[in-house]
Amino acid sequence: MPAMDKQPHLLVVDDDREIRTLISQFLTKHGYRVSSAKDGLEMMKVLETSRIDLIVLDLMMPGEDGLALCRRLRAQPAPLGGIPIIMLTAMGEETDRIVGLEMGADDYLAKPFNPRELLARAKAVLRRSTGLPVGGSSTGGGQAEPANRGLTFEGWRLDVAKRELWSPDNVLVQLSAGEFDLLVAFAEHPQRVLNRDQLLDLARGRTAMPFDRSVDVQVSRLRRKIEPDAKEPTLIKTVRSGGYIFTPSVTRG
Amino acid sequence: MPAMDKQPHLLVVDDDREIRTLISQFLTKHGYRVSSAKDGLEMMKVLETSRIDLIVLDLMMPGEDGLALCRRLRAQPAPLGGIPIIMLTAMGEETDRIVGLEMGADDYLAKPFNPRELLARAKAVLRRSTGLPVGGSSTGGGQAEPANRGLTFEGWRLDVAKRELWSPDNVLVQLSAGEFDLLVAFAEHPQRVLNRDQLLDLARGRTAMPFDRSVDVQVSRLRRKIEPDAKEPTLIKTVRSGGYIFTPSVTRG
DNA sequence: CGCTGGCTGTAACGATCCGTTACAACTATT
DNA sequence: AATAGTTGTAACGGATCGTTACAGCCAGCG
Repeated sequence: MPAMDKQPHLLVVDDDREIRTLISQFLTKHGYRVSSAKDGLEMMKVLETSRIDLIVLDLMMPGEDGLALCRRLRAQPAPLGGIPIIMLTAMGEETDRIVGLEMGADDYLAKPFNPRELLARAKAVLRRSTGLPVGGSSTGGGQAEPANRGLTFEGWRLDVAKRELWSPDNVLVQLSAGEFDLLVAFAEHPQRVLNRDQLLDLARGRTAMPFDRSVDVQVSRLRRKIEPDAKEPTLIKTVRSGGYIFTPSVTRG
Repeated sequence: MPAMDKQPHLLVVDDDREIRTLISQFLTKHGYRVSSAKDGLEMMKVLETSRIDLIVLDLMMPGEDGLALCRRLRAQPAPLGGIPIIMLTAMGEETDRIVGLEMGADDYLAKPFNPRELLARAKAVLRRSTGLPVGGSSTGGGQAEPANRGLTFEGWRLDVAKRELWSPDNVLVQLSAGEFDLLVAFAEHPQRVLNRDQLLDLARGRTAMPFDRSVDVQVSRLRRKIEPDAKEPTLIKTVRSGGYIFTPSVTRG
């Protein structure tokens, strides 16, 4: 198998539960992994613990509407700010489109819409964002995002672009691809308990099977390389029946 | 033309009224003067009465399409023939892009596109066209292509036009055609994981067969020529189960 | 025509990585 | 202390990757 594309993880944000499940089921049936959220709060919650590839966002919502959410998202640093967005608009509103696109959405769709249409747009946007944009990412617009450069914690430096980890005494530490992805997942969500499902999603883009212990083993291997004393972990702590927590405070750049 | 402190005047040519007004309003909102035309006839009318700085031209149009218009424009004498053109193409048409650029377009953009992207391209093209002495560059002779100039990274210089690679200590490195194309693919998409399908598509224009390992071998051969230590790659890193990533930051020109 | 040399795809082998399993150690509850 | 649930890690084996070897292809040339 050359490169098994892990199926993209979409997030549907709509206040109408019916529409939400309708879209979710349809997209799931077509091979995507789908989460959903009923408002901005839920959306942020999901975004904080899952690696989302595309957001389908309703424009009109009570409370903070899609436009505001879109704007807020785009203001976020690299991992979040770059997520492609398809905006769902009430039909016929020409200005919606303009404003929506201006806000940084990658595409829009007028309600009511044909699900197949959504599927096609999603495919197109994903293709552009992960496939072959000429310069940078689809919406990131300009050049290399400085926020993507690296993460530092407790003297360690994690260069995400170069996929390198430098120890406090400036030694390049060899990590396997899996160990590196896991550490990035941790460092991008510090000081919060992450369960095994979330870690698997963030680091591998897959969901856990029953009796899946792979995270534990990978954590063990990672600890051996970055913990001063693997018997007494200080960076990655175990939370019994909860998962793991990355304790240092992390700064970007 | 001396420096113009006036707002640049753009011309949008598209048969779809909706798209036309969408683009026009967006560009207007960002400080440009915008005219629009629904076909070649209208376009010519505008060109005869306004000094247009940049044309945004749809490729697919009923009647005389964008390609033909582009060719005809380029054949015009100095004032008209030199106007920069950004071509809008239906997405996914790799050949459109090539043909479009070959026809003398200065840049292209795949539909559906993010207006911000168009804005960025427009700015870039305008900067180039007003910065350089416009002169009487002929159609094919104009280099125009943004990526054609060259790419530099970590002291290396990749001259795409001459198909030459110069090492940091200014030695011409011999690459085979395949190695060169692969390196260009990498350098045009730095700091992002590219899987084998994408690399094959970008460098060879074909899709992967099952058990296709040709990319691996080509990467290996390329590493031997550009990595200081092929055992410890720093430029082209492997991402297990993901593909490869080109780590340096690349600058054009 | 065949010979030659360069390029590229495929096969094969060894090395590394990682998911799984098994079991020991640990924790909380009774 | 006994028990059940949870976690850490060694070990095994399948999957993935780097590299070499080799064969097919093509262009140039005699």
